[in-house]
Amino acid sequence: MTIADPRPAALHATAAIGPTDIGPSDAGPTDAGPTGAGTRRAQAGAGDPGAGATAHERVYRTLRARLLAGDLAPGVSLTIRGVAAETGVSMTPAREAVRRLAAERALSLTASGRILVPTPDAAALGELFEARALLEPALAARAVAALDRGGRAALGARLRACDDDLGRAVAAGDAPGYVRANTAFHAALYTAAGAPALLALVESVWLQTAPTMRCVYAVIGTRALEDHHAGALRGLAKGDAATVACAIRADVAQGATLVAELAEKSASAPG
Amino acid sequence: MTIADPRPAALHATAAIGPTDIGPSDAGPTDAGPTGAGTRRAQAGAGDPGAGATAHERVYRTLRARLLAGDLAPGVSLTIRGVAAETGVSMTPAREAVRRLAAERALSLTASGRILVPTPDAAALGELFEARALLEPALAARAVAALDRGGRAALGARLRACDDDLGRAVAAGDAPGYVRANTAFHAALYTAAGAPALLALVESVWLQTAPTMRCVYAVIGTRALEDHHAGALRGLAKGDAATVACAIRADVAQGATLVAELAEKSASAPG
DNA sequence: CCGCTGAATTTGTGATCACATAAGCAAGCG
DNA sequence: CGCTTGCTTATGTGATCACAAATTCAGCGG
Repeated sequence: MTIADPRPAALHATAAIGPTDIGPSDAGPTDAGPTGAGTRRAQAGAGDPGAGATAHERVYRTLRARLLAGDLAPGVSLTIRGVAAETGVSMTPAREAVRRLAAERALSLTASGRILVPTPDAAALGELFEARALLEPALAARAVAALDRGGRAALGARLRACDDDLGRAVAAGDAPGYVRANTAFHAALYTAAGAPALLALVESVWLQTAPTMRCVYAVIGTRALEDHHAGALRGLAKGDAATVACAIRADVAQGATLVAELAEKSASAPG
Repeated sequence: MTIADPRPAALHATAAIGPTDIGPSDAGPTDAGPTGAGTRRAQAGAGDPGAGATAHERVYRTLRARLLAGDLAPGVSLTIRGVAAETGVSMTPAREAVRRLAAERALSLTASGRILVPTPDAAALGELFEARALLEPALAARAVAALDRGGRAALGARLRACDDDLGRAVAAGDAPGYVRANTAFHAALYTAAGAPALLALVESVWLQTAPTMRCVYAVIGTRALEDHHAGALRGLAKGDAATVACAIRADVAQGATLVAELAEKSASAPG
């Protein structure tokens, strides 16, 4: 499978949202009120994580999570009615969620309005990784600077936990798990920076690269990689922002290399 | 007037979209078909710039342009029905446009869903300018690298034209004109880089800083500023990417300084 | 067997409506 | 006179519907 040839078959239309259960767990949310318009903020009480928000927010988060997890491969097409049906809402909130993702470039719209997961080419991926290489070290440095000794220790513990998950995922050849753990590591570090505007920028980039990264790790997967996370952890323990920033830069650069490798490979054997 | 005290009075509700005429120029587009639903992609033929798209796209562009021009001050509130009425569309596309801008952090939503132009604090502005300082030099360098001698000359001419507009605006004390010309200068330079993903990131940041910048220039306005644009032009002429990148970095840093100054001032004299 | 033309279906778009909640405001009470 | 309480209005949310354009596919001709 190459980057350009994802198409997980059988779901190119209405792109089954359901593999990993995300809905309100019980059978049909629609049966709560087929025509009873104002079921606003309903069906919240249950254990659904992040279900307390509006319908379009729930749909947005669902789609976003699936995108970040690499659950939706590049090139897959979605339909508004499809996501609406899968998430148990009407077309309006589904459309808003899709458009929002499109605004963040996490989904792309064809000229005729069809929705699909973008397939960034090598140039686009280069831009995206350059953005990551520029922004993420700054965020990492801010995190180190923002924390006192105790905060750094706590963060270090959390980061180590992510890194352990990551190691387990690599050992098990679990590509989605790898992506998830890696994302969690970076997210935890950058969230500690307390810089929401910068974080939003970075997350927007992640959203664009995630589907491709899933393919990358699905191929590279088990290969041993230099562990820049460990370097970042050491720098964090010492409170050395520059070291952490460098490690993160190297980590991003490594990701860029992997992607470039795979892009080259898929270019030589297209389709 | 401080950053925190914009409130252009009389338009805090339904925030009159109309000062600078943006609509379909003739009186009422709604009379084209009050209930005749499918007037899709209608009323395009006229001279309306960028009117060939869908309704929500038109609304989005309108709002975006007004935001970028600093036409909407921080803290101003908008309503979906208001923008719908002003742009002659129904609530649905107006809502989508608003939500899209909110997704880009160009508008913010209160907990209860009310829409307002965000009022970034000093910390947020710091983040935003750091992002600019990191991304824009890279984009500028890419532009220089992407162009051959002829391309650089053509771009230089275009940039000089923007810079002349900018000079005229400063001389006339025309703050909106200044913002517009400055934006045009940077946009022209970065567009030449041929890096749409990076450009989108930067534009997202501009959208967030623009309302504040308008206030900044309204206050600083006529003050003589070091002209980093000239430095960038010289570097461009020589094909020296590093020089251009440095000039842009200095330009952004200058903007950050102005904002910080004003933020400090408004902090000492709040409300 | 392949390419083309027509209809049928799918799909996005936008308008309208009902409803729940939040904001605004007035009158009454302490 | 200030605060609270109640109602009225404004506003966002989401469902449904009608329509147009694109896609798909079957049938036909070469």
